Amino acid sequence: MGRAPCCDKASVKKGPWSPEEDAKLKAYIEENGTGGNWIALPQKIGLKRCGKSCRLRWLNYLRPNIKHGDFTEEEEHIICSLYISIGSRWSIIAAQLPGRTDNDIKNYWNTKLKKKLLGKRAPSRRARANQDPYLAAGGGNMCSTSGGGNSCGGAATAAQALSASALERIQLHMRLQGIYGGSFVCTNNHSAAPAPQQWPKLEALLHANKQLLPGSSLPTDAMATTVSVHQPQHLVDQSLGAGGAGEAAVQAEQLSSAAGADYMAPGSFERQKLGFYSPSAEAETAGVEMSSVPMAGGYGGAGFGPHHDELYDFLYSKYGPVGGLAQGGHIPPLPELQCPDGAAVAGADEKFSTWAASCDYGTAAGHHQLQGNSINSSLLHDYVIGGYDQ
DNA sequence: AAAGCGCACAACCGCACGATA
DNA sequence: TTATCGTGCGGTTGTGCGCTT
Repeated sequence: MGRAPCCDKASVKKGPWSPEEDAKLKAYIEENGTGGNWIALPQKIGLKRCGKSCRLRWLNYLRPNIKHGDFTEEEEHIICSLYISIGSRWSIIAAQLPGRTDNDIKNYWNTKLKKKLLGKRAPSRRARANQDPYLAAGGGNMCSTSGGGNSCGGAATAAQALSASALERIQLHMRLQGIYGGSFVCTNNHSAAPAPQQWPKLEALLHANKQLLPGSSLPTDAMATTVSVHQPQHLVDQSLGAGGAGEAAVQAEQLSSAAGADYMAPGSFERQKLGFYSPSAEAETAGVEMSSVPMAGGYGGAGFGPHHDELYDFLYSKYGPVGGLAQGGHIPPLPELQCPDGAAVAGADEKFSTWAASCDYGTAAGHHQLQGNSINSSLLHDYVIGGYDQ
């Protein structure tokens, strides 16, 4: 049963607000408040608008002390830091910037800041309509149809979107490190309190604003990162061994209990999506999962962790099986992954043109790192994307 | 000059969630 | 317990303007 619409769409006006409408709404709210009921408000003041539309207009434009116009550097920094840490939770980010609305910040990010910091051009809507064939086909070989299945289509899209966002955040972090200097390596502790150390710069900010953030705990990637991941039949078969669906199901069951993953029928499954800075317990979980399930293209063995997990999902969703050359894996060019500290090596603009034999999850003195290195062996140089301490 | 394109901003849409009857 | 309602949120779309070809 669908829910009733919030208003009669046929009789409400849509589109830009006129100055008269603005004046009516503003005058009424300033005098009477919203009355706690936005839906009823337009009728009260004789506006042919949906209540939601009134609310949005008030919050984003008419409300007192709304700032419009250019963002300051400090505001940009706060937006970047929070975006790296919590992603597109615009309302939370907006709460840290007095006078700015989530809509404003979202627009600013999408149209300016992202390009400025990541050097990307947001795809135009015309371009979007004629998207990357991989995406247009449902995420490479991830899924070929829409809807229907429990995790096909929408879930694959969601996973891809999340991974793309995750990569964007990796890139942003790398870029910021390049700008601000400092160590690439961040640590995280298992215990929830005190608040785990987060990305450099951000931590101080979060501590400073801790009391302003909603809820008692800081939002982190480790929270709210369960997503559906769809994998094609061949990969699931490959991953779970040659025993076919029956054996795969048994193995999946075992893996499920061992790794906390909720495997579903071959073709799609759900599992814990580990964040960039998962606590070590989650990393251990990832270790079990990753070491137990040989990756397509031959990646396997112990030692993979949440970063690899995240990156692998992204690479897989975009390019299909990813693996080392030795394992016959497909090595995609990744021009968007740019070396952040290029100055440290010859050829300042060196890129991660491959992850072959380089995207790995290493351990040194109890410190786990996801690192990549250049394919140019003469300039072999590790770039640590992130890490955590055990 | 005109069409195409990119950009920025405002507004809309649909979903999730909590409150409540 | 369940259906409904109101609100908040994030993603997406509409639209106008200026620039480029």
